Order: sequence, then C-alpha cells, then structure tokens
Amino acid sequence: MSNVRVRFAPSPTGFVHVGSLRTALYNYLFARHHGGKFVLRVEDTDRARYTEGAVENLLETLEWSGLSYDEGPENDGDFSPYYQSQRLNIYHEYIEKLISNNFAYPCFCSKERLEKMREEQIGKKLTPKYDGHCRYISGDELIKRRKSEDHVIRLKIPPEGITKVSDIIRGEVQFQNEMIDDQVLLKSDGFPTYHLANVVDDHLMGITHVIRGEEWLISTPKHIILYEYFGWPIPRFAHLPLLLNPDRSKLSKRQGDVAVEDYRKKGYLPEALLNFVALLGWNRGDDEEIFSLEELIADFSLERVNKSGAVFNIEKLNWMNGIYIRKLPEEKYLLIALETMKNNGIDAGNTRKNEQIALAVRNNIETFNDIKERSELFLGDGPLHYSENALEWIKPDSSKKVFTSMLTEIEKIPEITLEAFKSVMGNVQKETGLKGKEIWMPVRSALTGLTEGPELPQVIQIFGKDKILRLLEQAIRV
RNA sequence: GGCGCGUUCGUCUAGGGGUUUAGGACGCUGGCCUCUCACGCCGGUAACACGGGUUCGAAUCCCGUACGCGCUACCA
Repeated sequence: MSNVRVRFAPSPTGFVHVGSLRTALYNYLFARHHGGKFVLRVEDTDRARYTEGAVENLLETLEWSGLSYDEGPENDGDFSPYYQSQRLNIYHEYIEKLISNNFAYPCFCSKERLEKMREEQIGKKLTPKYDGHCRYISGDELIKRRKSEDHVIRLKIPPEGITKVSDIIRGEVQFQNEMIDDQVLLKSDGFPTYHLANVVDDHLMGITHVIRGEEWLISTPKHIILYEYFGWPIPRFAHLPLLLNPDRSKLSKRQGDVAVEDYRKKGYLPEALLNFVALLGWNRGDDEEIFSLEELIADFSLERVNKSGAVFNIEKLNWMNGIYIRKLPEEKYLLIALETMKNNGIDAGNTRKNEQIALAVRNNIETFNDIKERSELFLGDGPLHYSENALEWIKPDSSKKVFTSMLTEIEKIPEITLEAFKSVMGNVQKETGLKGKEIWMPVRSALTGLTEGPELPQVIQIFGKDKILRLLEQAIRV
C-alpha cells in the first residue's frame, strides 16, 4: 500500500488515556509498516473542556512513549496548522458550502426544547433524534434569524435509504438513515463539533485510513454522508475494540490508573507498556509475546486485530515490565534505578553502594518504584526488628555459635570484600561444623531480620564491616 | 427505550469444518536450581454463553435467545 497517511487525533483534556496510547500505537505501526505518514492532530474544539497545560503534557507523554510523528504541532508538514482551534475559518468555509447546497441548515432550537423533545421520544420508545423543526426555514426569515439569533448548524441526513460502513476489522455494518440524527456540525460558539472537524481535516490532510476506537463506529455513517455531500473520497475505516475495566465496562479512571503518566510515574518502561497494549486486541498469530517496536512494525496488520474488548490486566503488565527491566543493559538499568532512588530519597551514602543496592534488588522488582520497598533492608541504622521466622533461626544455640565465630573472624579482617567474606564463611563452617542452611539462614536472619531477600554475599558487601559487627552483636544477645 | 458491536480457560489470546484428548501467556499451584526469596527452567489447574439448524463431521458456517458493552450532547 503506498501513500498511507494516518492520524492520531486526541483531545487534550489533561492526560493521555492508555486506550489512546494503544490507538496511537496502532496508527503508528500501520504507518511505519506501510512506509506511510503518521500525523498528530490536536482536537481542541471543546472550549468548555480546555485544560491548561494539557497539550504540553500530551506532547511530552507521546515523546516518552517513543511514538514519533511525522507531522504535527511541533513538526509542521504541508497541512498545518495541526490544532483544530486554529482552523476555524476552514470549517466555516466548508459549512457555507454545505448550507448553500442544502446539505446543512441552521437550527435555532433552545436547549430546553431539545431536552423536552428527547424525553418524549424516549418515553414513546423511539430513537431520540432531532425532529427537523428548523429544517425548512428559508428565505428572508432564515437570513434575518441567522443574523440575530444564536444558532447551530445541523447536518441534513437523507430521510430514507441505508448508509453502509465498510470496516477493516468488522466488515460491513449497515445503518438505516432514518435512525441517524441531524448531527450538530457547528456549535453556537462558532467551533465545529468532532464530526465536522474530523471529516474536513481528514480529507484536507489526505488521511487514507481512519483507525480509532469502537465508540466511533456508530457515528461513522454521519461521517460517510458528509464525505458524500462534499464529493470526497471516503477513507478506509478500522474501529478498534475497547479497553475494559476488570468489570468489563469501558476503561475508566474510577477503577485504577488509566493515564499513561501514571504508569510512567510508577516506574513502568515505555517499551513494556507499548508491548503490553499492543497485545490488547492484536496478536501475531503465534506464541510470541515479547516484541520490540521494530518487530511490531514489521508484523503488525489491522487484519489481525480482534473485534471484542480487552480487559486491561495489570498483573500481566507487571510481569512484562519485569521482563523488560531484566532485559535492560546494566548501564541503562542503573541510570533509571538511581534516578528513582534519588527521587524517593533512598541513599546509602555513596553512588557505589546505591548501585549495588539497585543491582541486588533487580530480580525482585516489577516496576522501578518497587525499589523503594526492596531496598529498605539495606538502609536502617538502628537495631534490627526480626520477623517471626527470622527469630526462629536466631534463637538456637548452634546459631549463636555461628554468630560468635563469625564475629571473631570478621574482626580479623580489615574490610569486607567478596573474597574475604568467602573465607570468613569457610572458617565459620570449619569451626562450628555446620553447613548449608544451618549456617546461612541464621546469618541471613541476623543481618536482615528476614528469611528472604537477595543473595547474602551481595548484602554483606553493601552493609560493610561495622554494620555487620553491630548486627551480629545484637543477634547474640537475643 | 432505540441503534450498533461483541461473546474460547479468572484475564490476554491461538484456532478460519476433520491435524484438537481445544494450543500459548499472565495469575494460581507442584517441582528443580539454591542459604532464603526472587529470577530461570520443567509440570499442573482452568474455556468453546445457550438453543436450533447446515454437514458424514462445527469452537469454526447460518438463524434465534441470553448476556455484556458502546453510542444515544452545541464532549471527544
């Protein structure tokens, strides 16, 4: 397929929804796979929902995700501006064309009248839609009222017939025209609604494939009618299945994190998040689940996108993020880990030690924020609190022997190194006649207060001689 | 209420009439590794919504029912 052009057209409402991220991803993959263009267009036509800083946040989040766009706000192509709020004159121009061709008409109805009408229709079990009250106002009256009264512009839907939507994912979907509402195209404040702006811009920007969420499927016939009225070619449509809450409702804020920024803050890797959402609705057809962006680009196709909604399963995301954390080159891992520790006030005194801690907990974390909890045992300075299980390992006389023996051995050496520690433990083994669990578990319990944790040699190095001596003394007194 | 879409293990999914005792992954779980936990590796658990057709044969095709979800705004 040549000259593919797709767009991601979010509305800047303050944060980027993970569902939007997946939509952006699929658009991006489709464009890259076909060697086409990926356009970012900001759909800021709702002044009531204007949020300070939302656009900046959108751009930054997108950059963090790694989905780079070819044309958009900070990368002007041939179709700028890419903010709909800056394209108002364009929409007005096309609205006038529609009106003069009798494809759209001004509507002066009050909100109250519309609301009452809707209630009555629902009461009568009818499809709620505009009743055409202002459809046939014409001549002088129309000119006069347009000048003096607040009004919107509505799309004039053909009263009968069928509009067919051909969807790449769902096949052909048919709609009876009589069920389609005379949608508002231009609001009384002069801003376009989504329906108008999206059709005009998609055409003007040469969009070939409209890949968007399933919630748009039902309004697609309105868009198709608009394309027909304008005499424009109709792009291909692909409506993506919804992302769901655990209770299978549309993924929303109330049931956990939905903002990409939330996942970023919690220490998820963009590669992992992308890989995870890619699999919510798409798969390659084999058993592979870990994909780099490059692999996704190579293998992605809309034909393999599912029809049904997918629950956003955080457990699997966590697992996958852990995989990515362990796959990271050590340098890159350390960079992010140290940054996380710094932001959370975790500091063992020097960089070398902080690095050792980060490395020690690496296999135990699923997100970078897990470092907080996992590094606790390295940081305390005062007396140690023992868990019940640890206490069981500390109490026996044989364990006390291990501690005293280890204490004297360690006092002999100037500094704890890996080598020194090995020989210390060797000597303790000889002296006490104990080995395996009998010797290691008491030491682990005495030093960390827990019966689980990173490998002891790693722990020991980070602790250093003084702290070890202090903890052994404490354990002996138990 | 109307319109539209959907329905395979708890979750993400493979499957496109016989190769299926329905495969993989997360989770849960047993084992191995090991000083422990984790990692890793090996194994187990668990599903074709229901009812009719079509066919020699249906998870796969058709119809209906049920259930779920979405839309139903001068929001996107």
